[in-house]
Amino acid sequence: MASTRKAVQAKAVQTKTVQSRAVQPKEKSNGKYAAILRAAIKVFARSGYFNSKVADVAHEAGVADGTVYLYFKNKDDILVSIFNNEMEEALSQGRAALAQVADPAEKLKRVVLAHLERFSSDRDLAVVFQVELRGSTKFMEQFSATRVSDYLELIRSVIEDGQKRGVFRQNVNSTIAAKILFGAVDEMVTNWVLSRKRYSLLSIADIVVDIFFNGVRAHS
Amino acid sequence: MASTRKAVQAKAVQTKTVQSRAVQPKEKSNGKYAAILRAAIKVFARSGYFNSKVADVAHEAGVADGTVYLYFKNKDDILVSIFNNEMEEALSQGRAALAQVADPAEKLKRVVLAHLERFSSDRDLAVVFQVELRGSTKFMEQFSATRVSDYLELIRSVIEDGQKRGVFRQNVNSTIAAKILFGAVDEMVTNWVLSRKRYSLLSIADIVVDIFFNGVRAHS
Amino acid sequence: MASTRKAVQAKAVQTKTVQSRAVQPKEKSNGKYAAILRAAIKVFARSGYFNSKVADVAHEAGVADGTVYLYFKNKDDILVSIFNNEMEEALSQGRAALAQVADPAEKLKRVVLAHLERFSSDRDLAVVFQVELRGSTKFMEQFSATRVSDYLELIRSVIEDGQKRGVFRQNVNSTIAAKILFGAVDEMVTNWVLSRKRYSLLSIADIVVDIFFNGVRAHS
Amino acid sequence: MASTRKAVQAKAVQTKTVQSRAVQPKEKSNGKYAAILRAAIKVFARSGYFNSKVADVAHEAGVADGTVYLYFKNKDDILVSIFNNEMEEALSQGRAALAQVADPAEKLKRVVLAHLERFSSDRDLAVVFQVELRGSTKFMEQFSATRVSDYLELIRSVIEDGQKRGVFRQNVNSTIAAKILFGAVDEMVTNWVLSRKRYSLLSIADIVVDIFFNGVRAHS
DNA sequence: AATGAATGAGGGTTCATTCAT
DNA sequence: TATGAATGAACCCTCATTCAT
Repeated sequence: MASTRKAVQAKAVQTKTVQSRAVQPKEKSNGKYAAILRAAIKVFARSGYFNSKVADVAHEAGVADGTVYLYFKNKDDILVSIFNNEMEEALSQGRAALAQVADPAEKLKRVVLAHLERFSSDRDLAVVFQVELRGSTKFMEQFSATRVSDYLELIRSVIEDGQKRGVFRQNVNSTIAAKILFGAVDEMVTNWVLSRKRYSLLSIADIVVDIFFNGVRAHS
Repeated sequence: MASTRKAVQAKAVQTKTVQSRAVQPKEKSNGKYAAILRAAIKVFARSGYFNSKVADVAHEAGVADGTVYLYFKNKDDILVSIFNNEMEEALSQGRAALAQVADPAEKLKRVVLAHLERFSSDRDLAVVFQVELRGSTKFMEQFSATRVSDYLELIRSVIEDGQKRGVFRQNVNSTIAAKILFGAVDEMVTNWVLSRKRYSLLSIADIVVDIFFNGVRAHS
Repeated sequence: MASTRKAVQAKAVQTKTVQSRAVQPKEKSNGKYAAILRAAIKVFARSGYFNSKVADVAHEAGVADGTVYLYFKNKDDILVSIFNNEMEEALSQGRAALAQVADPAEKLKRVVLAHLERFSSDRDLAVVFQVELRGSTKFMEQFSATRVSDYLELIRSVIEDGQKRGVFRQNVNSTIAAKILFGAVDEMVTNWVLSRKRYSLLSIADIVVDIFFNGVRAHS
Repeated sequence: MASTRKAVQAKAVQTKTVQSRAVQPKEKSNGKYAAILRAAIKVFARSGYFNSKVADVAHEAGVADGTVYLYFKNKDDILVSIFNNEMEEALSQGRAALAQVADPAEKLKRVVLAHLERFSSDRDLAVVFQVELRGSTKFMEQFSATRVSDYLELIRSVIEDGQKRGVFRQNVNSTIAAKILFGAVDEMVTNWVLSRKRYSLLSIADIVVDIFFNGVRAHS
């Protein structure tokens, strides 16, 4: 255990040295900030947010309990930071990805794929997003009102664009359609997270998009 | 001590069985068990499960703190009971409703409508289901593995039936399709719960079903 | 240790039974309220307020940690309560005592004597009053503005009365004179508390009063 | 570790000795030792000793947290140093002042005046002396046994001298008389510190001395 | 069955102190 | 000397649960 700690610390120190710590003493670029965030995702995923102790996170990150409070205001702030950081990255990556294609249908496909890929490659993160972040109206309202709205709007605007281009039906409410797609994808992730079976999350993307595009009704 | 607990549990079970709650689902008229359950939904919706004290629930129900433990094993058991009771009722009502119509499309429409109606008429219950019950992997896994599976299976079997009858496309995975519909409806409720605006949840049913059936793609 | 506790608890229970607990569930008459207060005086006197843990007080009182919070809002409230209760009693006893004599000089003598007697018979209380209650501007301002003012006013009014009767000089500011007497007596107690020697505090009363009345100047 | 500590202490002592603080008692111009001391008085007066953080003091002094420990053994040591330095200065100044007059009555007057002047010109210092330094038996006993004793003895010896010269009554205990005078003056300062009103502390000197000399009794 | 006073384990957070630079 | 990031021990208070009545 002691050796693990030393190793982690050594890594942190290296990072710190490289990054000219004085400039951003409490910023994300600092090794410990990221280390605590990663540790928190792991610990929260394992034990749940409310059952996790700050001490657990600190231990997992290889820092002292008090160090957590040099980088985060309080326990809540850790959870909020996980959300904000990931959403920020997801949104910017998502926007960049969308810029590469023109077809609205293809754009939606990429959004769905990126969404599933992100969580598929980090189950702990998925658990935190699908479960831990949902358990509090306080969090939910806050998130729902900001980043999630941005995400939904991103999808909605693609749909709207598709409607203008004649790719999508005019007579569907783009806002609700966006929620439906999000809800569908979200449920895929939740199911995947909670399932004992370890199936491929990515392989579901096509199916979801297919149904969202074409519906389930048979055409005579 | 352990024996005491067991005794209490046995008692609680008997009480529950005897009272046939389904008859008067929201009234405290059928005893303190129901009163505590209703109080808990109200209190949990207001303050969140983790922030609510058992004493708050007891006060809201008009009973002493200790009385809660005559009907429930512990605080968790209250939340679990809310879920189980509501799901049980929802499932049985749902099955009854489905028996009245034959058309799979119409059946799905009714399922969606019933889902939205249930929460639409009880915002507190919606908050508990969409938020409070989601915040714990422990709960989630438990629920996901039982009642939610039954619910998803209900939907899936209707879809499968529709496929056999040629109403729905053969080349869609009925399991995933069921999750998509559930995810979409679930997201509608969550959005409604978290939204400041008080729009009609029911009016969304048709739109959701339309997109699920026909997709968003324009047909040339 | 366990036996001590049991004994204390048994006593508390008896007291409780006698006093019809339902009437004043959290009032002073309750045995535990008084027990905690006594324990706090002892513990605070021994270790100092800031160095004392609530757990120490609870242990000394023979109750659980949490029980303290059934009777006091927080740790501060214990200290404030010690002060208020003692001052209240001191003031009412003092007023009663003063009513028995008419001569202002005799009245002042009795005030001084009562003051010294109170602390003389309870060294722990004296320590708390002379030391622990003084270490915080927050407390000091609060106390100074209320009970201590009452006490000073009590003395001042006696002096004023004495001036009207011609017993005391007209040309002294009664307010300042009152503070001087109080300051003198207060210093006696503080010295006594801090002194290693265990001399009689009461025997000082006459000397203080003598100097206050007659001054130290020699008369030719 | 212990040796490090000793080294630090030795260093601090040297610094103190070299800097001859008496010359510039309130300026930080003579080094960080004095700057930290001044800062501590300000911070302790504002927030109270126990509520003040070492970091606050360091910040106020314009030095890093760790620097404080180059000049003071620990937090307590800061408070003790404030007391010792001020008392040392007060005593030496007091003794010097007394040497200028011969009349014992005049001497006492000057002592009282000097006492009030010192605090009158530095409210923060007054707060620390009247409040912050009193909140701990540990401090109190220590102080009471040393510097305060010296101060009381200074007063007592003047009184005794006055008795020998026939200025003061023979039949008063000079030790107690000294405490009375000190207690009276001390109470004046405390009242002044805690009072919302900003009256002149100096103007009280004459009144106190008058009563101490002549008493309050009217002479027929 | 019902009560509610009592329990006591548990944890987020603070902050005096250290030490590598 | 000086720095300030890091440490980790310490503690107040909450609240789920119990149990004597």
